[in-house]
Amino acid sequence: MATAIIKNRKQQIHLTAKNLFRERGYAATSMRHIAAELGIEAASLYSHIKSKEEILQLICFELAEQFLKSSDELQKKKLPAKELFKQAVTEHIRIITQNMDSSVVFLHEWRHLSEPFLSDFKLMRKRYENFYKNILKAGAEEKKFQIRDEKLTLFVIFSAMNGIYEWFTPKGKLQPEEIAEQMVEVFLNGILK
Amino acid sequence: MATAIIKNRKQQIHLTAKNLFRERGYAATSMRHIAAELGIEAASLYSHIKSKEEILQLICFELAEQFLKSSDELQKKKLPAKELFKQAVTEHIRIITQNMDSSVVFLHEWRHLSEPFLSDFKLMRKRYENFYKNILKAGAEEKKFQIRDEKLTLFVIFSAMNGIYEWFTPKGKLQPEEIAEQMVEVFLNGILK
DNA sequence: ATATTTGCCTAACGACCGTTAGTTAGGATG
DNA sequence: CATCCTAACTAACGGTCGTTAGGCAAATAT
Repeated sequence: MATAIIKNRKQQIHLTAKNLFRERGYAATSMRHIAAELGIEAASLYSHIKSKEEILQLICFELAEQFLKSSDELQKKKLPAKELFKQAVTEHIRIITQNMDSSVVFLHEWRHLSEPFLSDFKLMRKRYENFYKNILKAGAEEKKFQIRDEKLTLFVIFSAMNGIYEWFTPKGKLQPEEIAEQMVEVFLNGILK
Repeated sequence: MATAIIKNRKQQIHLTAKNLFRERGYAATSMRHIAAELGIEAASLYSHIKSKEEILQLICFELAEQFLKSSDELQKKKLPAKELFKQAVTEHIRIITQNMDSSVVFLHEWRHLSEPFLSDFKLMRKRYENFYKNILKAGAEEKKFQIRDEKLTLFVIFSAMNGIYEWFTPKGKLQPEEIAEQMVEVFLNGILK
């Protein structure tokens, strides 16, 4: 079937784009560059995709949906705050480490989205942040967490998790599950003996 | 004196560039855009600066030197690990919050530097990371810190500090000193009650 | 066997890129 | 007053950008 070939090529394009967008940034990556990586001409890309930005949109929203989906599923479990927190961090880190290229693009290149996609994206991110904010709130109400400034704490946690791409290598000795476990340990108990 | 006017204009250009590089990224910011912000033509910028990259170099290395200078001065103090750690975090956060635009460029746009500047920059960053790594090492030797994976811990701390630009506003209620204090508290003791 | 679809090609579009050359008005300096 | 210097200008350079149009050969469908 022909559709299979097309789909494959489309996937190849997205994969290559993800990789280049991550390495050089969206703005500094040209269609000719993506094409060259695949051994074809830039114009040929347009048999498979609509535009450069469409690729960016797909990357950003695909990942946003993964984050939101996993948070929705965790919500349903009705766990105590501490346990929910552990599982949320583990899930977030799983998604990031399983989608390294996409994650970097998701984190830093979303600003090149045009409207209305930009606004939609920001909204989804806000929703996801609120999921975490509510975990912190619940933990404080359960008298399990001690939080002086909610926003600060929230962003310490997000920044640490989202910064994983700076040092993680899939072939290193530290695997996602253990990263999650150790990060949770730092977040909950700190590094003091 | 004429030099004063030149210097001023040069500073204006750098200031505008910092701001635009932060907001749109280096690659997506054109010389014409910088010029327009100042009400002049793109070609006129070249009376004051050598090239677009020169601006980026100045931003990146200026900040790198600030970080290294502050770490050198802290080294000299011969403090116990925990106290050194506190002061290092406070200094880092002071520099970041005092140079918000530069910081974002420093953190994300350095990859557009050409050689040999790129290699120089990476070396300086490595030196600074080692300063922090040694604090963690010292703390572990003093049996004050409990660190399972040094690299993970290091990057949790760096990511949290460097992510401040995502939420900090100079006019907000949380000021640099207090951010530092609260972050140190999270790093050392975590959020568990 | 014929007709259609696919995946690529070449050529080109107008727009914008960083940068250089040469000029000019106006203020500072002698 | 004559000279120099500055900071801007206009014009233009070669190049690259994302994208479109139209064609062509091979694969697929009828």
